[in-house]
Amino acid sequence: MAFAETFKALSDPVRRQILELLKKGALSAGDIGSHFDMTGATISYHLKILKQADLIFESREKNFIYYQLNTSVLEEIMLWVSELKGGKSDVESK
Amino acid sequence: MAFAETFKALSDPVRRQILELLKKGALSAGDIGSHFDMTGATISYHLKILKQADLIFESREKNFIYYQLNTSVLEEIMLWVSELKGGKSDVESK
DNA sequence: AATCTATTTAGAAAAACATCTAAATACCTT
DNA sequence: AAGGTATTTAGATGTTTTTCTAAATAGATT
Repeated sequence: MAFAETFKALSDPVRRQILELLKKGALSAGDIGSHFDMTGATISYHLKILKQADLIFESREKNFIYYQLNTSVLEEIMLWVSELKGGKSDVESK
Repeated sequence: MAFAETFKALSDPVRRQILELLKKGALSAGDIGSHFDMTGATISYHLKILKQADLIFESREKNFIYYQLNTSVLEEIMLWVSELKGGKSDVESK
């Protein structure tokens, strides 16, 4: 259950902002880094955590590594939250 | 924007379990504590964080303090996650 | 008012986290 | 193969988080 890992990954503002950047499409690690005032090493650390949480995946091209959103795990989060909200979820509102 | 606080609050497994316990109804701090192998002080700490994140609220009765879920903030989380998922959200699926 | 029960607050300690610098890897281009 | 660019890994450091014990508060009951 990498579920706990996912929530943990979402708990950091930098990582949430990275996800929002990726909403518009894939970006290289460098492109992502250029939006923040931190070293590439730190960005790489955050990307690793997002990757481990299955919130993003990478694809290599030339000597760039492109990252993109993996929305499938977000469904699980939605499910958990909506069940907490009172059992009313996408499952049954279908 | 207490939004970041909410995600942070949800990132801990103990706190998520507390929320799940409260799904069934209000519980006193002591009742909640009995489900965990930690001191009352630690439970109190977690309750404070959940309270600050507006995920729960308390009501005092006798010398007990009862806690219950506050689902309204969960909507915001749902919204953020579902927007990330691709703009398809409860907003427009109405 | 004395005491009991329920809970919180304060302070300390250990573990986890976010960040940096420096070095390593990997792949591309010349 | 040498050098360049993109990114990650390793190790160090300061900060935040989680947990504990002990003490404090609050309200109820005797």
